[in-house]
Amino acid sequence: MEFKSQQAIYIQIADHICEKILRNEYQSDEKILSIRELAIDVSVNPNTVARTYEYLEEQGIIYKQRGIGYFVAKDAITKILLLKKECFFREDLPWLFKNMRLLGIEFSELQEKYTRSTDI
Amino acid sequence: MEFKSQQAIYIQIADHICEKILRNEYQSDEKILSIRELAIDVSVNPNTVARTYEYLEEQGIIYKQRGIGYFVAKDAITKILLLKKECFFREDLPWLFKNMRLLGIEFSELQEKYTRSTDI
Amino acid sequence: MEFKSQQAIYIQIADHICEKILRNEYQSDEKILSIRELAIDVSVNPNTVARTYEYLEEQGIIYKQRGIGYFVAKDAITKILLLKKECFFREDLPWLFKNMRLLGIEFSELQEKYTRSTDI
Amino acid sequence: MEFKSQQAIYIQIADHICEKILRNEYQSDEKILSIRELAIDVSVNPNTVARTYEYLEEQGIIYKQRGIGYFVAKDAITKILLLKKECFFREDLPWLFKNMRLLGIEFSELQEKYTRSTDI
DNA sequence: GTGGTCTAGACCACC
DNA sequence: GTGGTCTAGACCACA
Repeated sequence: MEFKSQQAIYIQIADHICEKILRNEYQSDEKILSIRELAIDVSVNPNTVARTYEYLEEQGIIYKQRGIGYFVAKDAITKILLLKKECFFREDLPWLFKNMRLLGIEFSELQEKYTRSTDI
Repeated sequence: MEFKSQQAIYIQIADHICEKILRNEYQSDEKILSIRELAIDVSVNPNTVARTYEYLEEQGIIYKQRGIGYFVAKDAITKILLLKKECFFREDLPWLFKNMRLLGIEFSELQEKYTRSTDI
Repeated sequence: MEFKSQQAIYIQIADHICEKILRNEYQSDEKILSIRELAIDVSVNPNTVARTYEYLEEQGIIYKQRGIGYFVAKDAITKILLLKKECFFREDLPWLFKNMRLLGIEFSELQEKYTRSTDI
Repeated sequence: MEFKSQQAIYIQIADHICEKILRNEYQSDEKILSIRELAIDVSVNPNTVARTYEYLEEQGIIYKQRGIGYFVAKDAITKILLLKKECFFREDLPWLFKNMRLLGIEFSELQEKYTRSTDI
């Protein structure tokens, strides 16, 4: 796994897990990798993964069972969508539109790029 | 001037100056506020503004004259647009599209929000 | 470490590090002293070393890993040589030759001094 | 007149005057431009030229007559040569040689550049 | 532990 | 007046 330097690694790992959940690669109540396993998997310090799990747990996306591990919450997808959409419409979109106007980018240009982009 | 806590203040000041230039509130070769003046103006430490100016100078957006002050570079607008557009199309847009698909947001919804938004 | 008063300390520290790299005292991807360690080592304020590292990072000579430290870039030697040679041939040498002619110094005199000098 | 940003303008002006003297464009006891004239000539603040003249006077290269102006000292050429040569052999050459060895530049390369350079 | 940022205040060279 | 540099010390996020 490659990390951008501009964003905290623990956040990037969290996003990665959220995307997996959204793509149904994890089922509800499915056990996810242990902190140590994931740490080795993505080559970071276990503390960093612990931080990720703590962060996801705060948001109710995963839950832990002491001595066993971390599990995907039942309504994880709902919660992720709620959180991300809220942020998307409140922060990301206004910022996007402001930049478009400042940079003189037409909406039609956006549409063209969108239809052409197929990577998910 | 209000600052968000998530981003470095010196960057926010730099962005603010760039936006002013893009809006033609500064002419080419026009002298901008001195470090101390701007520091008082936005209520930060002069060192912080110095960091902003140093940062903008690196990018060729402003230049300095010894003992006189900082000035807007001739092709400042061009440079800002180049930098911001490059980042916009390389990073911001792909990220936007990826999120839209993950969150199940239709493009038509985007268009609606755009036409309704008028803040610049 | 002794500093000349005429040049910024953070630049002198940077030059010192570059020379170490050129002399192969540092390997590629080797971790260099932390900001605080080097600050104590050369008896300056940590901020000054931070400035040095930031300066070297801009030039691609070192890179950083969040929360871990700074490391020597893979092609650090190449980059240093490129930067220094470019400056040497573009600025230093013409200035040298101009001065020699102005001061009436023969090239043979230069050669004699060179062969006699052994300090590196 | 064009100025490099890296060196103080008053020093660059002083060097320029010294070179003129070395090229015999000024005679002994010849009056040089007044502070205001030269300031207009090279487009700088008169204070800066005043600083230049003060600097040259300290070194005995020019002298002033109150109310009349500044004049080239009798032994100006001798003094300039003395100062510059001393600096050249004590500071510039050792620094040059050190850099050559660090950068792996052969002396023969220097010789070639020298014979080819004809600009004075 | 690491680096990043900010403040406060100082001194300097330069214009 | 201008910017440049340095110190001291603080707080923060991150690994």
